[in-house]
Amino acid sequence: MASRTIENYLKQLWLQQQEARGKFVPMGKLATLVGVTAGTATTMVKAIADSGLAKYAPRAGVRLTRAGEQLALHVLRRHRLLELFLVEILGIDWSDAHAEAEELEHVISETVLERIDLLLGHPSVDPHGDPIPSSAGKVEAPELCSLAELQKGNSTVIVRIADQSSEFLRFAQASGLVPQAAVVIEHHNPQAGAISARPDGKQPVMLSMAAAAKFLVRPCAPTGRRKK
Amino acid sequence: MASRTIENYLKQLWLQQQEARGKFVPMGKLATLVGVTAGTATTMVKAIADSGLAKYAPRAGVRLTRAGEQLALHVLRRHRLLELFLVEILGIDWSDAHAEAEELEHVISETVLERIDLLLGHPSVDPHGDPIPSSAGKVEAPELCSLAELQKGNSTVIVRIADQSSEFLRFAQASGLVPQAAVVIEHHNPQAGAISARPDGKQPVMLSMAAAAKFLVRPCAPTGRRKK
DNA sequence: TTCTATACTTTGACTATTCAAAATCCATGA
DNA sequence: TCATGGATTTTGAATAGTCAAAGTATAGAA
Repeated sequence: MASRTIENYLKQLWLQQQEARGKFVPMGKLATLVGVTAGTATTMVKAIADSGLAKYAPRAGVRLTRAGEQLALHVLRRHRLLELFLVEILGIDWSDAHAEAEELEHVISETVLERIDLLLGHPSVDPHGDPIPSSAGKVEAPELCSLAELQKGNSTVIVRIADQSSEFLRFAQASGLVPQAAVVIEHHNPQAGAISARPDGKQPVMLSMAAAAKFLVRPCAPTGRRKK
Repeated sequence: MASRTIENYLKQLWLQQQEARGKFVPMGKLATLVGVTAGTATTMVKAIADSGLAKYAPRAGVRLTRAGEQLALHVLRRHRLLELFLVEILGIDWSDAHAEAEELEHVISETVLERIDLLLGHPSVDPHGDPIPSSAGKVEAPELCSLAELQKGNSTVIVRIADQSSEFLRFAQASGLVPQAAVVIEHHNPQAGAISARPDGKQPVMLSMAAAAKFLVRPCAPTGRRKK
């Protein structure tokens, strides 16, 4: 079994590969994601590559092999099921669940995990709307667009939040910008680099384009319009 | 914070000290409990003693300081609450809960632990009847006697099982000798070194004195007798 | 008192993971 | 073509925990 250190490297690698499909992840990037120095990342990656979980190209970066991806997805499954469990069953704060799950994901047994999965009714997404890989290591990754891509007057539903930091999640929750929430774009000013979004039944929220891009929504290009 | 390794040493030390109150725990004993060689135990104990959590007397053994006891009790609280949680909430098998909790006890946060405590209704004993230390690090340790000390015809109630091994627990469960179960001593033969105990509504079970000693009961010396 | 079995301690070595700092590579712009 | 700067790799060293094997202490037996 992979050590918890290696599990972390694999998980971060997988997440990063989603951003830039198929590309090699540069060492510096991986190092900051895992929270170690670049030298450490190089050493570990070489070891991981030796065990067949990744392909390492010096000065180019790393990429997971199929075996590495599978392992990463198992870790991610544990992580996301735990997050949902912590929020739903234990009532842990949404913004803290990520950090808690980060620890638990490396020690939870398969037995306990399947119990949790059962208790939650075999859920397909975690509290941030991120898909939970199946126990066979499959994830469905629907194409989504973000709040930043919508026009004034568009209405949509948030399905996913692409930032796990507790500060951002606290802000999102306080604003009412949570998964399942319906929102309307009230203003859209590309020149100013900001939009204003109004969650159903809440005050409008100002968002920079960078912040807006973290809210993934559906439908992407709404056909049904609604008066603003 | 103490590492998970040190937490394990402290926990085993505390448990062992309960057996022989106040005495120093010999190195060999500690080593087997923790599952390392004697040399390793000596090295670790010296480090633990240096950090003020235990007193180490070369060739005599170790004893926890007050600070060490407190830390040990916090670990034990985590362990026992987790065991109960695994059994009650997740439906994990009684006999497996111990091993699962063994891992989780070192990574669970205070926040999650208090949630679990709340969810379980601030329980006072774990699934084996072992008392759960309070968050302030207090345990009440009632004087109990064992099935081995009772006479033929005595009836009593099992309150605690002093063996965490899953084999023994599986046997106990299969026989009906679980906490809260009422039992009657049907035969008692010190010469043969065995007794026969009948759990309410079950078949009588043969027990060696060693096995019988693992079932702690109340009342100790029943005043109310009952026909056999 | 002396010997010895047994438990305990010491020593040297190994693995996994990490960092800091020095060395190296390489795309870029002059 | 050549010097640079930034990213990357290498190197040397440190920490935590572990084992095997060699050395040591001591309670009893003789």
